[in-house]
Amino acid sequence: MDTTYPKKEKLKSRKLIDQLFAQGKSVSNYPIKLIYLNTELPIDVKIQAGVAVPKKNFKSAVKRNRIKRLLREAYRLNKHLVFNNSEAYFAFLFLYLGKEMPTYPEIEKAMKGVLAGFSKKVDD
RNA sequence: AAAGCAGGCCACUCUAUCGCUUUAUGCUGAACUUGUUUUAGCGCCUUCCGAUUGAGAUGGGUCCCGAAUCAAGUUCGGGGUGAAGAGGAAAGUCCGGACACCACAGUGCGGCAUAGCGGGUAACACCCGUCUCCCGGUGUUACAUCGGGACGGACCAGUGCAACAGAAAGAAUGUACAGGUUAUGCUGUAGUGAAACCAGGUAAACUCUAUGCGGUGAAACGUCAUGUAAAUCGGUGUUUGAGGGCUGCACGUCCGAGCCGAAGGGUAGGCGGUAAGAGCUUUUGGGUAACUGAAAGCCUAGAUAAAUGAUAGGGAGACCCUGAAAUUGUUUCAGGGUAUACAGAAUCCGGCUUAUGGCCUGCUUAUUUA
RNA sequence: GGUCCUGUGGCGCAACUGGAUAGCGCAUCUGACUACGAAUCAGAAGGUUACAAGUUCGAAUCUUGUCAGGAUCA
Repeated sequence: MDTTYPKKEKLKSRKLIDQLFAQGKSVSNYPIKLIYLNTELPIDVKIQAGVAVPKKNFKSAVKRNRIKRLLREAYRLNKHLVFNNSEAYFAFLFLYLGKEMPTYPEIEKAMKGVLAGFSKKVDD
């Protein structure tokens, strides 16, 4: 089972992110919201994913970093849920919408829910 | 033991599993030429002898896969293995520099900053020493000593300001009483007020003096790549000089055929700059000190929607609760709970300021126990 | 990463070459008017001038430092 999250699988293009916010669809499972878009990627990987935490909810850079790391960790350990069965190419962006500091079990539960919701929508 | 002041130090640690970023996987030769390469030296890793350091000995390793290429030991990508990976404030962006470009940086006005004296420094608004003044403690007649603080030049250059009160806050000399005088002028006291002890006070009022400052900032700058529209409309200009050279204005000087606006089209990526530096540690010379000369050793983050992490378990420390012992406070032991302060590099340094957990040292204060 | 601006009752604003009691409108509360409400009239409450320190006889105003909010730059 692939549990890596190398540089190539990170969403980095500013252009793609703008496009994602403009045209992307979303699945929500509080406190995580996933924005996704079926599109062409510059590098030959199936999914590029990024994470974001609004500065408005968390002023401290340390707390924002902590939440982003938790989100990345949860995605890394659970990405096999969507990686195998999808054939198209996707760009992902995970948003943290809560206003309280989360714990890892909360994040992992929400991440699994969000990924399951995504698989269901794509299959339909 | 507590409080206050001053100074210094540290920034939880270990194990297991999974993961992120950077970097290394070598250098110099000889032979052999299309094959499968062979071999020497140096370096690095590992093994052995040895109580340890050092010296020494011996064998092994210095990789694997794919692509480019005629082919490889070259280049690129992937894997494996090894190494390194946030701070004392990385923060605020308040000062000072390095560095880059603008004409190697011009003139005048304007503007800004600093402000006892001396020193340190690349430089500073920083640091050190010292004088003066202020505050506190101790002794005490003045004064001495200890600790702390100070945006600490100039109102006989000019202009302005001073509410209320007061006769008067200026080119003013009032009122009452006393003294004095032929009389006035004059002298003293009183009341108002922060100031009326006069050619006074006030410059964190304008200003003056001295000194310093060219501007813009890594989104600087260089380079490679991708892509469209060298198109359309309006205005203006080509020696009668538009516009620009990133300064608020003027001058001077240089470049000079385009420039401005409308609507619209495209890109928004890579590399360098950029990690060896006013660097760190130790020893030693100079200096009251800040600081600095010399020698030896060391290499110490480089991300870019932004790495340095996640989970589990133990240990140390802190706080809270319960119980036991001595018991005035309190201390010690055992068990349980909470689960780590402030905070995340973004071109790099020197400071300042602010946030914050703990430990140590010195001084002062009043109290308790022995 | 850089640069600039603003903080005054619940809200929107005054007072700014320092001068004593910080003012105005809306909103709030109480009373009057009305059968009741609105409007109107009368009255009241509400401020550490964002916070801290300094200069001064005296600070919302001047100086310095914090905190918060906002704007802007390829």
